Amino acid sequence: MREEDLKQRLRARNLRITPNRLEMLTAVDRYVGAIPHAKLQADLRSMDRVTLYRTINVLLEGGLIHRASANEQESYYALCEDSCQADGHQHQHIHFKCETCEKIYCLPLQQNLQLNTGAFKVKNFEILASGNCEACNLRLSQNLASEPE
Amino acid sequence: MREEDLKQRLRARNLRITPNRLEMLTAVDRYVGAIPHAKLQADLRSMDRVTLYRTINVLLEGGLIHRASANEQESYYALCEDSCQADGHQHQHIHFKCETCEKIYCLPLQQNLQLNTGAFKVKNFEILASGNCEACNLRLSQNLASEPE
DNA sequence: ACTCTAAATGCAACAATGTTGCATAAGTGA
DNA sequence: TCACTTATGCAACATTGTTGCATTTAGAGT
Repeated sequence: MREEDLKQRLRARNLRITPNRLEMLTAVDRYVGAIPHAKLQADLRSMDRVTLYRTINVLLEGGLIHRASANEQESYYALCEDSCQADGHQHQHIHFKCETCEKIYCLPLQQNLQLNTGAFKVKNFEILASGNCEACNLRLSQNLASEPE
Repeated sequence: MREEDLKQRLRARNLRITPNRLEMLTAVDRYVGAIPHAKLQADLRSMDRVTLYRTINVLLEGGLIHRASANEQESYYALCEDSCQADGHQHQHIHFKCETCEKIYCLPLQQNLQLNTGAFKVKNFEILASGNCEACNLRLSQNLASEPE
C-alpha cells in the first residue's frame, strides 16, 4: 500500500501523521495475515516500548487496525477495512490460525450467520478458527503424495 | 453440582483429588457464565497465586475446564462438557459477552456452520459474540416500557 | 492404619507484559 | 514562523505469568 494512502487514513480519523504511526501501519500492512505483537515489536525496535503500546491503542481506537485474538495471550493486529468505524468495527470475517505455519489470516465469511439464541441478542461477533492454511495444505498434500508407499 | 461428581471428573482424567482443585472446580461451576480470572483469584485467595496458575493449567490440560477468551486480555473459564477430551476440546458453542452486565455465557450453536474458505480447512473454531443477555434485555425493555413518553 | 513415592503446594525470586507521570520534541493550523 | 496541542522517550511502577526448590500431601501397596 502506498504511503500516501496510509497518510490519508490517518487524516480521515483526525490523527496526526507521524513517522511512528506510518512505520507501524506499514509493518501491519506488509505482513501476510495479522501480525503478532512480538513481531511488531521486533520490526519497530527503534520505537520505544511505551510508544509502541500507545500507538497500537491510537490506531485501534481510530479504527485503522483491529485486534485479532487467537485464544491465547498474544495479540495480533491487522488493518481494518475502510468501512470500520472507530467504535464499531464490523468484521464479518474469520480469524484463522494455521496450525502448521501459525500465521493468522483474516478470511471473509461465506455464510450469513444467525447467532441469536433465545433472548440473547448478538450485536457483534468474531470467529476464531484453526486448521491448515492454503499454502500448508498444498505443501502437506505434496509431501504426502511424494512419499514412498 | 455435587462434590462427588467433581471428584469423579478428576478421577476420570487420572488427576489427583486435592482441596485446591475441588475448590477451583466449585468456584467455576457455581459462577453463572464463564468466570473471569480475577474473580477466580478473589474467590480462592487462600490459594497461592502460583498454585492458582498451575491448577488452571492442570484443569485445562485435563479437559475439565476451557478458556473462553473474549477479545481482551483477561481470560475466562468454564466447565467443559463430558465430551471434551484433554487435547481436543470440541466446543461448538458461542462465547457470548453481555455488554451490560459483562458476564460471559456459553451458548449452544443453533446452526451448522460451514466455515471452510477456499483451500483453508477449518478443524476447530470458537465464536466470540457480544450483545445483551437475556436478563439484561428484559431489564432494558422494562425500563424502556416504564419510561414516560 | 502405616509406609513409600510421585505429585501438589507454597514461597521466593525472576521474567514478561502493560501503565503512568513528566519533561522534551514534533505536527499542524494560523 | 509562532503558538498550541499532541506525540514521544525515559524512568519508574504495576500487573501478570513463570521457574526452582524445599516441604507437604494424595493415593497405591502392604
